[in-house]
Amino acid sequence: MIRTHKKEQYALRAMLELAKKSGKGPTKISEIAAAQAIPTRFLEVILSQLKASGFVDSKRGFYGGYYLLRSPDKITVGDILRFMQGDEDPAHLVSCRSKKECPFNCDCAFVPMWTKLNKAVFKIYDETSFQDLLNIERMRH
Amino acid sequence: MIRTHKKEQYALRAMLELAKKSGKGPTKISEIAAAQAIPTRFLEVILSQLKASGFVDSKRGFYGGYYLLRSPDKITVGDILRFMQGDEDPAHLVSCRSKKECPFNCDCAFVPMWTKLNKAVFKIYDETSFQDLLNIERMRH
DNA sequence: AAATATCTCGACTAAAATAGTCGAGATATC
DNA sequence: GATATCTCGACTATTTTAGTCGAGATATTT
Repeated sequence: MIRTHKKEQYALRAMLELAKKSGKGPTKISEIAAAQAIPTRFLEVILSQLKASGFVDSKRGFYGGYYLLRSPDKITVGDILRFMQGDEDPAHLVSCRSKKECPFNCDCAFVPMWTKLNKAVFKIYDETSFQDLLNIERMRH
Repeated sequence: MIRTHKKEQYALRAMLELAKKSGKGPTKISEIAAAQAIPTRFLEVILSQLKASGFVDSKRGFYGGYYLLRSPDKITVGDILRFMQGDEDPAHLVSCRSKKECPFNCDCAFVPMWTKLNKAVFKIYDETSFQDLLNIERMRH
């Protein structure tokens, strides 16, 4: 009913992998792909998109790869998902995407519910930093 | 990123329409379709699916149509969405749908977040009855 | 009983979104 | 200069969602 796309999950997992290597220089796409079970060439697309977010940067050549531009506690899941979703109206992320499409001009009995939902969902996303995720992973293993 | 499908929205809107007519005998598919701007033949499919939920029933013939089997305050959005989504694992509605698909066997750092998300989302769905929606609509007009 | 209105059922098609691939070029290091 | 890596844009494949259709069953009216 409601689900995240693979592309978004790959983006999150790639960021987690970069968070793990944070401060250790660039990580190659191929390494990230292997570690996180992501199709390499698809990951190329995703990471090069993510550069525009300002959270990661890259370097070419022999010791090239991707790396974070901020520490993992300064980047949240919300940051990444908001960015990955691009140009859609950020006020209508869950349903009733645009007034044009909606036969009721987004003015129906369901609107308050969708609004609440959006807030609840993004509250959770925004409260989850990649440092939090790293901590969870460390606690488990 | 996260959004409900049209089919689910149609199902909710159809239920809202039936809630409006609750206690007034069956409502025809064509009427519901017109009132809620839903393609008629698609709505046929949706309503006949919804019969299996136990919340609505139907009658054929001249005075036929669909009607609710409970009062609108006894049916929630959660009831309908949970049903419409069918056979998927209800514990993994948002992400990491099945352990088979997940390369990490649904045991990764993100799981707690997805779990929280599910709970938050369904809390809202389950707290919204069709009576609530009717009340909202009446307040507005 | 015949005519008509409505739901019913399953298969079918169309459209859109997502997922993934590819080749050739740019840049950095050895 | 050779090699490893990211870069860019276009391309294709796959899956999911959305929507349609015709023929049959049932209920009401006349």
